[in-house]
Amino acid sequence: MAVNGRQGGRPTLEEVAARAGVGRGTVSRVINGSPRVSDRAKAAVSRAIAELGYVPNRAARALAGARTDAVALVIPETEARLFAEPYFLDIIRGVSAELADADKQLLLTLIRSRKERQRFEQYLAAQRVDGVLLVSVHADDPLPDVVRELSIPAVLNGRRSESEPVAYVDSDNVGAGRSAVAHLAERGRRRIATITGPLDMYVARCRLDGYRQGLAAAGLVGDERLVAAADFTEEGGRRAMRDLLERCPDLDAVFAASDVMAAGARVALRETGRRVPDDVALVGVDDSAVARHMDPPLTSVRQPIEEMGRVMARVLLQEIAGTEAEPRQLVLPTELVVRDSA
Amino acid sequence: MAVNGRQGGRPTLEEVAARAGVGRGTVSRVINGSPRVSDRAKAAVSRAIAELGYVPNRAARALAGARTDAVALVIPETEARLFAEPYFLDIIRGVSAELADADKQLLLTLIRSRKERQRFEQYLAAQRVDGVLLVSVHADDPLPDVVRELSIPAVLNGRRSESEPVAYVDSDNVGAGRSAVAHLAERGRRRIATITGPLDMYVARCRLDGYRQGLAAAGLVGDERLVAAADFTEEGGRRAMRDLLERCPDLDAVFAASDVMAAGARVALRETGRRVPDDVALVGVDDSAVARHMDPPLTSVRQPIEEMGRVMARVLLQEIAGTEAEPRQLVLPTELVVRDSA
DNA sequence: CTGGGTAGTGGGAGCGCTCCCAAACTAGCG
DNA sequence: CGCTAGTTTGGGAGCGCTCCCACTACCCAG
Repeated sequence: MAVNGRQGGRPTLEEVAARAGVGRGTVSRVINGSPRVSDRAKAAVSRAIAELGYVPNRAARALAGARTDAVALVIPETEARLFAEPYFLDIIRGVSAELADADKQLLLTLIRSRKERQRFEQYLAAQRVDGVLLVSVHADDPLPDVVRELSIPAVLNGRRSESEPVAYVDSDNVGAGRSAVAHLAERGRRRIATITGPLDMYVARCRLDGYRQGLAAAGLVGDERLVAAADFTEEGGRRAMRDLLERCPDLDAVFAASDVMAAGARVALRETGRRVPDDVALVGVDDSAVARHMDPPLTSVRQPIEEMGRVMARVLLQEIAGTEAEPRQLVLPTELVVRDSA
Repeated sequence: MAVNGRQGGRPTLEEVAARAGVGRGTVSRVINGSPRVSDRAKAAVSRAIAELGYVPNRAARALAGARTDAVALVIPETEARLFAEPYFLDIIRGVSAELADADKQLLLTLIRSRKERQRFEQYLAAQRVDGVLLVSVHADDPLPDVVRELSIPAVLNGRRSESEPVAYVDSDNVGAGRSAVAHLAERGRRRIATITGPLDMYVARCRLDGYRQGLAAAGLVGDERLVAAADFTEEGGRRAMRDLLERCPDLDAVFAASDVMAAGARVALRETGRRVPDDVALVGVDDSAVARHMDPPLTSVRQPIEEMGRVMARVLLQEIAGTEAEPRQLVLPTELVVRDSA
């Protein structure tokens, strides 16, 4: 038994028009919310639509109009393993919520190889999406430029440099470093080290800047030996922590630029018999599940990840619509979540 | 400067045909890999495609043919919070990899409200996807049946009951419980408790069954007081653990049906002064990040999550193609990962 | 040499929409 | 009461593809 309509075929716009006793154009206008329709016609069409259970065929729409009602969210897979993974899920959640409200499709694209990257670029060239959301782009990633050259609206999560030309939504990474250090200094820590992310990523450089600003604000002198670069992985955090302890056995606090690295640092601290927070205080970034489950639970700087997803989607939708009310480049605030590690 | 073609317009199949000196039909045949094309024509068309940088317009394809080359992955949002979240990311990863190989789109749909659910059903009715992947369906979820009624190919992750009619890919949850208990018994534990998931979920009942089978296999007598139901959340695990300790202070091991619940149990154990594993051994399920970061690191039963994603996608693609070589209902093995908690 | 294949091909007829132009109506004004 | 200006409407012309039918070559058996 077909749900409705004859022979299982979905009703078409033409059938709606026939039933409402109007022309195709009028039905189309009603569906697309054009103001140039009389109330009488609008009512008749609405009723016909309801009676027939009509749902517009998107393929036909995409072909006739020049839009697809779909947006791609692109995640370079190399990053996916590095970052705390729930990050992406939260971004997705935010994006999805916002797109659902606008009745747009979310197309998820993980790119993990040259081949897939190429395929995706082809895909873009084929005008298959109305816009693109790019997550965790490296400083040397050409993808945003490719997208721009095709003049497809795009919004980044994070930026590649201070003077990012493409629209982006970022969190206040400098502020994150600053507030972490401020907190540590407040608790009387004086020899505060940091474990950074890979310094070819702008986000990592920002957090390091914040760290330095925090030291300055607290009247502490910087010491380059207290800075160790890692790569956002747990193993990297562990190695960096070992190096730091070797170079500066007197350090009494560490600001790790991610929870995952903090977890690695925690291991190294335990291996060398340091207690947290008694001997060394520890602060991370992300406020992820890892932070809550560490022993002791990790003090961490929270980023509004889901919110970033929402905002990204909103900005993108505006770029697509051509109504750029909101600014195209946004930095969202972060917030220190104090637990037992510092 | 346009990338290629005149006036920035993407080249069409018609233009390819003109350039290759053949008809539209022939080009279409080449693109779709029909065998009924001479090598000469094939070569000419291939060259023309390369020269023009032609990429087929999917909307036109979808409209003309009756397929979309897109597959929806549906995640009911209520679950997203409960399950260890990286789970979904791993599923997505597997699905995405497999779909990319088949050059299909992945459409991600989070459903978090009645409204969104309804919208999605409409969407399905509009024949907007070739198939559907459903993750973490509750026993009473009607969605799989809706999909089947629309005769859209579908594959579930997990099943709703023993006699699931829809195609599914599941992991061996009974085996998971069994091997966890076997391990505990092997280490000399005698009073083994379990914290289950919500028993209206088949996965939870399976793990409980496995637990019972494990006890029997080890020659231990079951004791219903050693069974506490929870809901896959940390807080639930904690509460369940407290109840268990109150009822049976003499228990010496716990099998928690998820890592997250194990983490909750861990808290309750610490609160009551129990050491892990000395006083109480603990085993979880999922082998998630949480497990690795617990103190002590949690012994856990690993499910091949990404692999499940891959297999789901593969089965779905076969259902779509109509070539059902592989069985439609698969159960993948699990594996015990021994750490320090048991 | 003929008839009956069989590979290979071209192109008409749509798929269901949006765009847009011209027709049909309305109202307002001199 | 005719004329202009504005509003509302119908429907033709595509969008770029696939499907499929008809047609041409060519081959082989009779």
